[in-house]
Amino acid sequence: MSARGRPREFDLDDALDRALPLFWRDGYEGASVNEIAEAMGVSKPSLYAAFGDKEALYLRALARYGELQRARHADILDTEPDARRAVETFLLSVVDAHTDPALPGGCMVVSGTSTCDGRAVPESVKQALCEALKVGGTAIGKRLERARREGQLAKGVDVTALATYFNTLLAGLSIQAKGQACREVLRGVVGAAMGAWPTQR
Amino acid sequence: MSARGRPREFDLDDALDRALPLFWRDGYEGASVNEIAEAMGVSKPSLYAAFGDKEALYLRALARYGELQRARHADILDTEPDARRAVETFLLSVVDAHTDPALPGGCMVVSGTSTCDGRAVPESVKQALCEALKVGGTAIGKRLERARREGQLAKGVDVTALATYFNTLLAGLSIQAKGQACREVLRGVVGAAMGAWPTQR
DNA sequence: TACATAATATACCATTTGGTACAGAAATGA
DNA sequence: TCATTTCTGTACCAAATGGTATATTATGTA
Repeated sequence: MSARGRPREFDLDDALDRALPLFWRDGYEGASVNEIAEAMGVSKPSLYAAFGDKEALYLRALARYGELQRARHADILDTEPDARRAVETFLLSVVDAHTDPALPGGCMVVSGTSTCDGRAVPESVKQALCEALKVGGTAIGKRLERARREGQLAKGVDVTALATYFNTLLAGLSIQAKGQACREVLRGVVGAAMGAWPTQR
Repeated sequence: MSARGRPREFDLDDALDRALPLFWRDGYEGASVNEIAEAMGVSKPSLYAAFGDKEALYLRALARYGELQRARHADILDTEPDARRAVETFLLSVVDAHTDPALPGGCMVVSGTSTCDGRAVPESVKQALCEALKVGGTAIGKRLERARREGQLAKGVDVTALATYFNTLLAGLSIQAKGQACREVLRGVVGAAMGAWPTQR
């Protein structure tokens, strides 16, 4: 029942996890297949046999990145019962991730979006990035709708606009993290940003 | 009194203005010297003789970009007497620029910062981008300090944090513009973001 | 006119890019 | 055992990268 020919000598998911930080840090064009293969500890033909081409590899790495982010931040929004605190804690959690010295700085999606107009960037990558750029906003939007149902937000509040606002702020925080802003400063930004939470009146 | 040898057959500033949108759209690594020379209508050796190398050319283009942005948006902050309206109008003006179909999308500095970790990006470029990333914040910060002097902001307000907040939002708006967000949506984001303006009490 | 200076165009350089041809090696099924 | 299948490493490909050697052309100065 196992595969027919010679078995692969490396783990696919493991290899993907080694490719991820390179795409994360350097973007689609900036990360070269040679260095990725080296980071994987795998020869280039093996890489191509396993993943297809650079485009497919990037898309898988991007999907993997999404999983990791969801695993790290998703339940914060759901767990905290107070909506405002939930959003603020979520933003602070992302700030911590963006400034984690053990990770490439900032958000892979935000960094990738900045260079998705490049000549060598396939259309599929561009579209995937544009889609991924919205997931934070939809996650926050769902939490805001729940808050409105639970009476924590006034009925007149434009939930979509507010969610897009927070998502836009997240993108800005990623850029600031890339631009060497330190964690405390970004925490202060989150504090100021929460001032935009609609007042209950 | 004129130059000694054969005169240059193209205008330096004009050539720079033709290089600018390429660096703006594709970043330092993404824009190739070949296509820049072609856009300039100039042979590559002439380009190198005039500007030195890619690094020097990018730094000049970045400085030129700064001039253009200042010329386009700077006096908005000073002209409008009401500080809150001044900042909001400023943000909206930048949104218009980021979504101007006649220009590359977003902000050159923000886009450049996303890729400044690339191997081929010189340290000088990285530093210049990190510096340039702050200018919006300092401009807003000065306006906020004036507002506090004029009693439009409470004395207790952390002006620096608030300015950094608005600057972070600007970076996020640039990313959203690159990610195909339309102008109306970004205007809505600005509206929501202004909710963070400190209440006078 | 002649020299020095500087810009020009062609043609080239080494290096790196994404991607692959090919031959050998390791597994399964018969 | 033997053929089939599939992975692995070496060595390579054409194209593009940033940058330049060289020879020529156009100017100002003497």
